[in-house]
Amino acid sequence: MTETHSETSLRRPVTLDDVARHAGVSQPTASRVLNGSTRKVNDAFRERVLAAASELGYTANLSAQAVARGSSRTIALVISGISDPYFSAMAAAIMRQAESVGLRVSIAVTDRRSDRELDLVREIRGQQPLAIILAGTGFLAPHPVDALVEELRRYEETGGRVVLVSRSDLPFETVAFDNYEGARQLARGVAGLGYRSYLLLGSGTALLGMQQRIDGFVQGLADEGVQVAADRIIYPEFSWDGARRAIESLDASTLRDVELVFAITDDMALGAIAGLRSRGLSIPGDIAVAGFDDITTLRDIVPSLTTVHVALDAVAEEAIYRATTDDDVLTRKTVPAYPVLRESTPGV
Amino acid sequence: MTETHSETSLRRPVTLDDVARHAGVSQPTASRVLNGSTRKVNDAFRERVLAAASELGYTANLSAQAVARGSSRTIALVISGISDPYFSAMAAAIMRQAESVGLRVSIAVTDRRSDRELDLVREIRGQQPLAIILAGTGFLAPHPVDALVEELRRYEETGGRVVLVSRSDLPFETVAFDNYEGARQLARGVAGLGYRSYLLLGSGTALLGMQQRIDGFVQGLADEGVQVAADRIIYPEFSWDGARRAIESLDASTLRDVELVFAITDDMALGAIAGLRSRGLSIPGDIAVAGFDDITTLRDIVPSLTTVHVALDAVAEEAIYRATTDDDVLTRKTVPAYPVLRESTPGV
DNA sequence: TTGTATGCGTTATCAT
DNA sequence: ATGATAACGCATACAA
Repeated sequence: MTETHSETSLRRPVTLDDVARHAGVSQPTASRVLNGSTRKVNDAFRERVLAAASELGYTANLSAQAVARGSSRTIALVISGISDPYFSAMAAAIMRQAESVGLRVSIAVTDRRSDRELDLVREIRGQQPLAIILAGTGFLAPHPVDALVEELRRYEETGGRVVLVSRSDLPFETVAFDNYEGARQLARGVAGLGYRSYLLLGSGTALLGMQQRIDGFVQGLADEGVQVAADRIIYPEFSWDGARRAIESLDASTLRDVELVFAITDDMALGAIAGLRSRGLSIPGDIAVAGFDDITTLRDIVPSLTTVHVALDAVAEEAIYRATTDDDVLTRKTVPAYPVLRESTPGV
Repeated sequence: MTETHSETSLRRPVTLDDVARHAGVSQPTASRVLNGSTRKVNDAFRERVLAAASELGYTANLSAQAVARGSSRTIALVISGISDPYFSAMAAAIMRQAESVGLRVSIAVTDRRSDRELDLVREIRGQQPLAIILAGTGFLAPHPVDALVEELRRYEETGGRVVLVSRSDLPFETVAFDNYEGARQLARGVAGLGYRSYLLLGSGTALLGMQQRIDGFVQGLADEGVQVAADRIIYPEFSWDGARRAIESLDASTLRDVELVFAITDDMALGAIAGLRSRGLSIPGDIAVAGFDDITTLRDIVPSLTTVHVALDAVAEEAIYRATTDDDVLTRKTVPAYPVLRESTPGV
């Protein structure tokens, strides 16, 4: 009674053997009713096993199952971070989708360090998941991918599937947003509001998807007969702070005739807004701003941000589909993205 | 050459046996050099094993290790969601801390449904983690905890540890923020700015920690000689939208003489701001607002929000410590929280 | 120090 | 339909 809690009867977990013995059946029989798929067990036995399991509080040892089966109903998600609202939304969508098809998901965070990503993939391989999903991440420095690719190839050779989401720096299946078309339509939309003079913020780190957003935006403007000079496309560090600093270090004359700033992500758009405000400019009074991603946690931003909405659920669904099907779908699937015009671009 | 990729030589994963054979040693020897703890292997053998492992691309099967060892270096984190910025920050902190002590962490999301929480805990028990951390979650309805408690007790009986973070609705170790003192100091701070007339937004769902924030705030005001009438403390639904609706349905006379609205979370504070703005009030011109949590992703909110900062890293550290130590630390540890005064409460 | 034998909890293959 | 028995990949007690 006076003994501390954790010292009370440290018994080992209840096993299938315990349940079988308690129910007076063989262990394989217990296995069949509790975890087996094809049901072919006498009802009388079945009930006794279930009763015993419930009474003893049995829970299947997932590790043992994985060893015996040679596979686990788990997919591994590798993501750059989970406190970032964009990636956490992506992770949430993938987890939701995975759960709906009865899959567990383990999350690993790279913190945007490529060496860490390699270590993680190596360790994940030891978990023997059904699939590894590498979700969009921009590394701060160009990274050597050879070792990573080799590791992933080895994983594939043993029956695992590798799916890339919103990134395409590796030679594996990718499901991505239609960055080009989304940005193009956005450009058309804002051009239709009368904006003629633009400043574009790309990514200092070379990232294919991000460049597509720039290219698409430029094309969209061209569609509407608007040209954007090369020096009006700048490539700051790929972050909120990078965008802010880029704006702050712009010379006044350049900024003066800019009507709208387009940043390749909402995050950078917000950094740009911070920079513009620190220079005494008001949004959207003095200058309009648009981003890309449509991060939901930005609903409280004033003015509400014009951006491109990406269908995270659709991407997640596609990713899980590819992670679980054996078909070879080598086509690079893109998921639609469409512009959402809000208060930050009221029109001229 | 024309065969599709996944069909090429679907060989099984490389096992310890393969490595041993390839290195010309016994399997236990390979085990000792690759995964064993106490090193007592001949250098010549050691190198051959390492070379073989590297050449074959060996990765330890974590499930098999878990089965053989009877435990895994994994902790399970149960959290209500990961797209919510508050919880994702909490999850990130816990993962970071866990990683720093060489622990894997598996995340399970409850979506604020208590039945799901029970299912998750049951399944997690099958993963045989070192500890289960249930991180702060407010359920939308009072939930029956008996089954959950029993499940967790069973888990403890087999040597597992249960740690609650920022919640205290279950009879287990809790590490929480000092909600009371944090709110109290915040109240003193804003009272010192001259505010005298308050509206407090609590939680419609009974949550101990949230009520402590109300109580602490009231006490802090009392410390400064400010009384708050009972009808100026309302308990809307515990969400952004709940706060917004509560503000919008307030009668104008009540709202007229309110100088500052305090909400028990930043999330609700933002909902309150949305509600106030929809009524044509400006923040902080017409009315000041303060929250609690200091969510980092709110840096782009204008005006910046006065709130109470909680030391997530300290909480995470404490939680991991409790998850990994065998001591019985039954005291309910609280981690400091301190007010941060910003633009949303400039003073009267 | 190294290898042999055994065990971990489960599933799968066989007889029965 | 059910129950022995052999895997699964790894760790460890024990023997050499």
